Amino acid sequence: MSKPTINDVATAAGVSRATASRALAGYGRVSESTVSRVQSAAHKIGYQPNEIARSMRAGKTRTIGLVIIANFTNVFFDRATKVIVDTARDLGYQVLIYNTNEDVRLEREAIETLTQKRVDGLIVVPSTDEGHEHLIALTKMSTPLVIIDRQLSGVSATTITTNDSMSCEAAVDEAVSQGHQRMGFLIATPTVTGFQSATPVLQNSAIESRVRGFVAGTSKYKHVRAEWLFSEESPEVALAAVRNLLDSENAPTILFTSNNDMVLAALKVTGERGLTLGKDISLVTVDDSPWLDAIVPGITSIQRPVDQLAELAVRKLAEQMEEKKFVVEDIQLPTKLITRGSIAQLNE
Amino acid sequence: MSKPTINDVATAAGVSRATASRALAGYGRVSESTVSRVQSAAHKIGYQPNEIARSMRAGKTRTIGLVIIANFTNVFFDRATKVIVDTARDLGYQVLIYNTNEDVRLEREAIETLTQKRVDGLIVVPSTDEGHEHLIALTKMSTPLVIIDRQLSGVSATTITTNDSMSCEAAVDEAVSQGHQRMGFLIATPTVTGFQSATPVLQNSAIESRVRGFVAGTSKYKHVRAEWLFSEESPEVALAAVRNLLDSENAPTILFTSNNDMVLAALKVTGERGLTLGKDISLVTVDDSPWLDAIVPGITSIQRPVDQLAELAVRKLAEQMEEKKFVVEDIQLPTKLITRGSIAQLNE
DNA sequence: ACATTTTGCGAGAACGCTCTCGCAATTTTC
DNA sequence: GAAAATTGCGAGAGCGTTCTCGCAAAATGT
Repeated sequence: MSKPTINDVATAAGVSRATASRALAGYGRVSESTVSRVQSAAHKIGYQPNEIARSMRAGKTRTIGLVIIANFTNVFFDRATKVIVDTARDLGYQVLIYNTNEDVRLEREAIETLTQKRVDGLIVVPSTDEGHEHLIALTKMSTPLVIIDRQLSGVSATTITTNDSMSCEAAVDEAVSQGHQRMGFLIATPTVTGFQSATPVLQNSAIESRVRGFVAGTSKYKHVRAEWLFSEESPEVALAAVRNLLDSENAPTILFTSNNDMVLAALKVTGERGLTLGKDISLVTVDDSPWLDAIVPGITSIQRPVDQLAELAVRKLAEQMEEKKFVVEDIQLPTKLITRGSIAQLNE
Repeated sequence: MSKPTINDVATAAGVSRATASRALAGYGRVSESTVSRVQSAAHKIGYQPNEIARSMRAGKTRTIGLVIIANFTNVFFDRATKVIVDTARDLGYQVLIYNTNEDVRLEREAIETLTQKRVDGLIVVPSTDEGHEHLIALTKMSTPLVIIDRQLSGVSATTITTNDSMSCEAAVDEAVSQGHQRMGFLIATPTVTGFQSATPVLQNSAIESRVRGFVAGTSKYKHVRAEWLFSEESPEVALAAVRNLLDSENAPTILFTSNNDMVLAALKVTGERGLTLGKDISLVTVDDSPWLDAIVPGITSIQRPVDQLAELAVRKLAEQMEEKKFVVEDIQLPTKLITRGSIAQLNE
């Protein structure tokens, strides 16, 4: 009735369990004739090795846990997930995925569940900047861990992030060179759904890095006036915020948005107002996405090396898992400003 | 050194392993005093139950396998993944994810690996229409299985798809009512990377359903001329195909695209040609996406109930896994035509 | 022909857990 | 106060592997 075990293979082949195991795995000493006898017996009865039992015995599961944020439209994480899964497969690992919606409680739950399922290692996109004892606990137990997308103070684990500030500053430079002086920055601040009440500012290092870049850019130019807008990641709130900004007197001539959700909000509102992109209003966003290139005019964006980041995360994790050596690294991958037609030329 | 086991808890609490187990799980007969003693001991030494051992013993893993296609921009599958993961979590299951890139070989590998990891059930997006013995084998072994997005002939498993033809036909009706007579249909046909050489037509039921709807629509009207274009899902090929189509004499006034990749290709080319969407050229696509609504004009699209489909898939699977009863169902969820501004009004 | 090495294979333990069973101690019953 | 029932707990088996160890048979050496 149930799945055949290696015992069934053994009796079918007329050998002991130990011999069957050897014959199939091809390690110790078995005669060629028994090997083929066992193999055909295994094939015949449809034997599928029980990986759970193997994991039990071996103390390893060849499974890694992925704790990530699969929110709405954020291509970055979806793409990262794909690449992580594929790279892991290539390296012989499977991926147990867990979705925290920027919710620390879910993150804690994820870590706990995955730990209990005895994953060999974890790739985590941490949700907020505080309360990461559970991650620290992981490192204490020397569980292989790679943190991606956001830096965490106090957690000594390999961290891979993208250097957003670099390109953000470059984007401001570009805008200035096109004659823009009034700039609006639409920054998404993830709402904390955990215990502490939502604190309004900069929840994670990714956003912080972008803001830092924008600030570095604008502060270089005396005549540039920057308008900051920190908005929850809910569509309605973002929309209202952008409407407000565009309706103010001396409204910005260019908008910088911090992620895909915000650029959608910005686009929606400029559309409502009948503004033509790249002429009446300019736009730059972070995180490249195929549709940014398909529409007219294309939207200038800051491209983060998702694939590279994701693959690197898995490889670094694999190193930790296999060699048991702990080099805590802090890797920052460069970003790139992809110029398309969404920045209007204001110089006469 | 290694993780504490229940034996460690037992000795720390001064009881036997059996009692410790009972105290923690709260089943048999244990005195209250020992329960609290064991609990505090467990907490003190940081005991984390080993789910592998539990799975081994129980013969269940509370893990489901997800075999899906995580290709480029197809929001549908990404969104489905998220909802599946979340729903599974709510029901107490974790998700092992495997990505086949429309590659039957990877699909086979996925099924095998996941079976060996003894997942309790599987949700599968099958890659092509032929060679699905591995899925049939699953049903033979009565492994809980839910197939989503595509129907498969010969596999008797619960299947959940969306009724695309319905809305596709409605979309054609809408186009006709706006005065369109020359229509172009851009159908993506996934390239088969497996053994058999790429056969040029309709690899799966999802696409087939869309084509059927379009055909049903166009054939109702004598004066409507339909131009069909079957293109590989590679960007370059798609682009070239669309260019060809638009450059032909009597080029279509409206394009219908079968998925996100194709609508991007269509947009790109109409952009190159300087055609204004909703005026010089019209466009309708399948699978709704936030950006379709954000740009000007919005792109009319056929919305498939992803969330509903994904959640239903998990629930149906859970039923199978828990009640061990096998009702083979064939569920088709309705789609919806979301009208935005991308269909030009040609009637004077 | 006998001593030694090699070969092939089986017995059995261990991984960490749960659960059945049995037994002593306690409590209840009449 | 003796019989019966109940309670609390430990011993041990088993889930499916792998791997060490030992032993007989075969092959090799002198």
